[in-house]
Order: sequence, then C-alpha cells, then structure tokens
Amino acid sequence: MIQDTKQLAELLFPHVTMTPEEMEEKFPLRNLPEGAKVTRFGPSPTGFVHFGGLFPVTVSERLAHQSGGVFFLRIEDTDAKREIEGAAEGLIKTLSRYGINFDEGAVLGGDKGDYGPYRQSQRRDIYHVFAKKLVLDGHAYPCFTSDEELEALKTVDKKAEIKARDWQAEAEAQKAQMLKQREITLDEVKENLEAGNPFVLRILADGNPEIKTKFTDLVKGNLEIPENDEDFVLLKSDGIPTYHFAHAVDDHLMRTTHVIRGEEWLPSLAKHIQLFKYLGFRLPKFLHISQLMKLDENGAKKKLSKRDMGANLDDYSRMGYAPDCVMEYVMTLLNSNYEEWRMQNPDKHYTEFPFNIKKMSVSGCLFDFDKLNDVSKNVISKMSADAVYEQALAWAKDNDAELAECLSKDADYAKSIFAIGRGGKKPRKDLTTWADVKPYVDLFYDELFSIKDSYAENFSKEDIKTALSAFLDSFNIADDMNAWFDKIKAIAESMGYASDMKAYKANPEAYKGNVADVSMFLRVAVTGKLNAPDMYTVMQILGYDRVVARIKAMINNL
RNA sequence: GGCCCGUUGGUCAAGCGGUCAAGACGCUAGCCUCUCACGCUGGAAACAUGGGUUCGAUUCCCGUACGGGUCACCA
Repeated sequence: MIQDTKQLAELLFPHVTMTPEEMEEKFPLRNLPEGAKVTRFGPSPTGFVHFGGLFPVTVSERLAHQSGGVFFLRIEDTDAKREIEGAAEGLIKTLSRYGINFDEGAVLGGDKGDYGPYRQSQRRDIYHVFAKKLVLDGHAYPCFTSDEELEALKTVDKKAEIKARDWQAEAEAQKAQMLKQREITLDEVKENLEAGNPFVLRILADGNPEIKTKFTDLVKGNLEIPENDEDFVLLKSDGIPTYHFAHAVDDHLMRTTHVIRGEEWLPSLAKHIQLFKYLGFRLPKFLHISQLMKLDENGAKKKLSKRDMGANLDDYSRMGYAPDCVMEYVMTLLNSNYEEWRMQNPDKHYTEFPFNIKKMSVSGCLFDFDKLNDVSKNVISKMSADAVYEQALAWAKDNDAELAECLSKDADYAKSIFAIGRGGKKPRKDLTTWADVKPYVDLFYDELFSIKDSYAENFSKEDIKTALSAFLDSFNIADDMNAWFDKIKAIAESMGYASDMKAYKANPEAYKGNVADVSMFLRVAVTGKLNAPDMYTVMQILGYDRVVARIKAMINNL
C-alpha cells in the first residue's frame, strides 16, 4: 500500500482543484419544511419504461409530493455502450402519460433545478473531487489493466456463463488478484501513467464479511448486512463512475432523503454503506421494493424481464389500458389498504390516497391480468362519457383508424353511446380497455354494423317475422320506455308467448315462448347481437329510420 | 456454490400469542332482469415443514425445504 497518499492523489487527479467542502457549499441542504422527502428516479437510458419500474417510480413520486418535498429525475448514463438514442426522452414522455411528473432534473428541454447537472455523464468533475478525497484518505487506489485484460472484458459474457462458473475458485483468484493490486508502488503508478496506461479506481475495502451490522430498511425492516471486503470499482477507465460511486455522490449532493429502488440492489447495500462512510456522508433512508414476478411456462415464478409481454409500459397503451387504470392497479399492489380506501372513497383520485410505507409488501408479487382487468373496468365505469370519448378516440387514432373515423365524425352522437348506463350508482362495466370499444359501439355505426349472432334454431322464422312486422306496425319512437315495452308485451301475448316472466316460469309448457324471446328477435335485428345494452335506449340513439331499416332488412333476409 | 431476502386459499393480501384465520380478483351455485353489463345472497379454496419458548402458536426463536435476488470497468 502506498503511504504517500497526497502524492498519489496529485498524480491521479492533477486537474482536480475543488475540494469536497466547496462542493458541499455549492449544493447546500435544501430549504424544505420538516418531514418533506426528496426522492428521485434514476433510469439508465437503455430502453423503455419497465412495468416493474413503475413501482419504485410511483412510490418515489407519491412520497415526495405527498410530503411537500421534491421529486427529481437523474439520468444515469454512465454506460455509453448500452445507451440508446432518445431513450431518456421516451422515458419522460411515457411517465408523463401516467401522471408521473418531475419537479426538477433532466426534464425535456434541459436541466431544471439547482442541484445539477442531472445527467451523470456531465458530472465527471464532481465525482473526481470525491475520488481524489478517497485516494487522499487512503480509501481508494488505482488499478492498471493491460490491453489484453481490457480486450478480455469485451468478449467475456459473464452473465451467460453464470451457472457454469466455479464460484469458489473464482473468488479465491479474485482475492489474490486484489491483494496483489493493492501492492502497487508510487513508482509503478508513475510509470503506468507516463506510458498512458488506463486505470480504474478501486475502493480499498477494509470490511470483514464475518461481521454483520444491523440496518433498517423502511420496507424490508431489520436487515443484517455483512461488511464489504470487495475492492469494487469506483471510476471506470474512462473516468466515469460506476453506479455505486455515482449513487453515493449524487444522492448526497442532491440531498436525497429517501433512496427508493428495486430489491435487486440489496446485495450491493453493503458497498454503499461503506462508501457513504468513507466519504463522510450521512446515509439517506432506504426503501428496497419487492420485485414484480411473472409465471413462466413451467409455472415457476420469474422476475418480469424485459422480453416478457407486458414488461414494456407502452405495451399497455397499445393494448388499450388507460394510464389511470394501470396506476390504480399499481396502487392496489403497492399499499395493502388501498382497496379498502377506494371502497370508501370511490370518486377520489389515487393521489389523494394517504400512501403509507408501512403498508408496502415485503415479498414480491405476481402480475395478474385478471385483477388489472377488474380494476380497469371499475375505473372506466366511473369516468364521464366525455372522458371515455376522449380517451377512446385518442387510442383509436393510434390503433384503429376505422373506429377513429366513426367516433370523430359526430362527437355528440358518440358521447350519447358512452353515456348509456353511466353516472348512476351501478354503472355498466362493459369496457376494460379501449380495445373493447369497437365491438361495443359497432351496432351504432352502419359501417361497422352487421348481423353477428343468429337466432336459435328452435324459433320458427315465421314467428320471428310476425313479431318483427308487428313491432314495425306499432313502433313509435316517441313512446316512453313503458309504452314501448307494453307494445312488445302485447305482441308477445298475441303470438302465444308469455308477456309475464313469472307466469312463464310457473308454467312454461303453456306458451310457445316468452317476452324475452320476442325481445331477442328484435335485438338481433336491430343490434346484430344476442347481447346488447338496454334496447329502448339503443333505439332512441339509433333513431326511427335506422331501426326500421334494420328490422325490414331482417324480415327480408330471413 | 457464497451472501442476502422471502414463504397465509390459484393470485393480491389482512393478521402482529387466544380469530368460526378478514377482504379483493378468479372460479362456482342461485336471485334480480327484455338479453347483456351491473347489483345482491351463498359456495369451494390457505397459515411450507420439523423442533423449541409458552397454559396456548399463523403470529416469537432455531433448523430444513422451497421460491426469489445477487456475485461486471451494467445499472
């Protein structure tokens, strides 16, 4: 180990002139009311927003905004190799559709806020200030790598070979290697530097894994964390920090109070605790959130991975799920008393729910489409006809041009369709996604209308024709619902069908059928389907001419 | 394999030493009803396992099994 850390630090970071103290002054503690939480979302711009990612994001957003704090966006673009062009913008737009908005950070159009820059790739100088301090304090050392070693890094896919690895041998080799690297001398450092050899900065870990320290995670509860003894990388050879180092520096300087992330970070927590300690930073609170699982072909639980259907948040938009519905589902999973609250507050927005960290699940959960569908159905049933119209139309414009055409040509007409059975205590729940709209409204549009269901064989065509003709003879669009239905009952009676369901059920043999059958004759002719919303209302919306035309067409085609 | 986390019906879950072990989704029987969509009343269905501690364990402790996560110059 090099004793003269001052000289080493100057050698490694001659360009760094600022001190950690100056950094502290530059990014002072936030002036926020007591209890206000500062949280962040720190995506790496490598793709779409993952459904599972919605968990930590939502918790972060809720906790910050519910407490009058700050929720900011930090782009963690420390891995240039994996970065995807435009991914950051895509993430922001997607989240915005889901009602997740940031107070500060790397928002669209540039940085906003006093704690930036908010892209890690632009914070290099800041990290180096603290890297230098760590070297100075004897907590970090350079590790030079040869070209061959660098080359090997590119070709070896450690992930792919994960099962075949000899873990023990590997660990021993690593340990030996680490010890050797620590023995580098000042002269060797100079030589390498002069030769232009790249190096990574490693932490000099003095932990003992045998020693476990107690740590309280706000979600997981009391944990036992073994001390870290692994000399993990702080700065990569390009001078950009790894996640661990960037996390410590950024969350400290940006004054994050609550670090909210997936539980896959739990194994790294020991490293982070150690780093905060070496840096002299106060540890923020941590919430490690359980993973969202999916059932694989073999019926085994698996982490919902990127390739799974339903992993990409944008998939839900395409499938026609409204963002509010997805968020409602997420809330039911995030807080176990959410559904109870919802029953008591059916009309409130989910942001009014008092989110409670204590009510968060400690174990992971399985994604359940049935539950999503149910939640979704309920959310849509409570929307206004106008809201349904607007969202359905927006979806149709992107996904179904024919439907979009129908809906947009007469907004009032479309809204009258969506108003059916809406607004009361027991609203209809026909729509789960916007993709359900077309088969639901098709009967109201001649260009979508067709006879989709057929009459059961046990009814004679003559009876059907007789009923349809009789209806046409007496049909008056101005009738109220009772008068309208009385006429149908009269037709039923005249044909030997029971007009009263109770009478029919008491003695079915006495009749050829009942008024429900007669209604069905009409329903198929008018709607093309065996099942449809209340027929009186349907006819009112369709109007006299179309009702008559469809019934006549049916009589002719039978 | 080491380390970490978890384990209540098919799924999400309440429970925090004494309960007939909530509720929701799904499934299911029936009622209501002009069909559907609602709504209503029921039903089947669970504390992984072995030891402790205790008058008493789903609840506390230890082990086992099972599940998950992680072990990069990725986050």
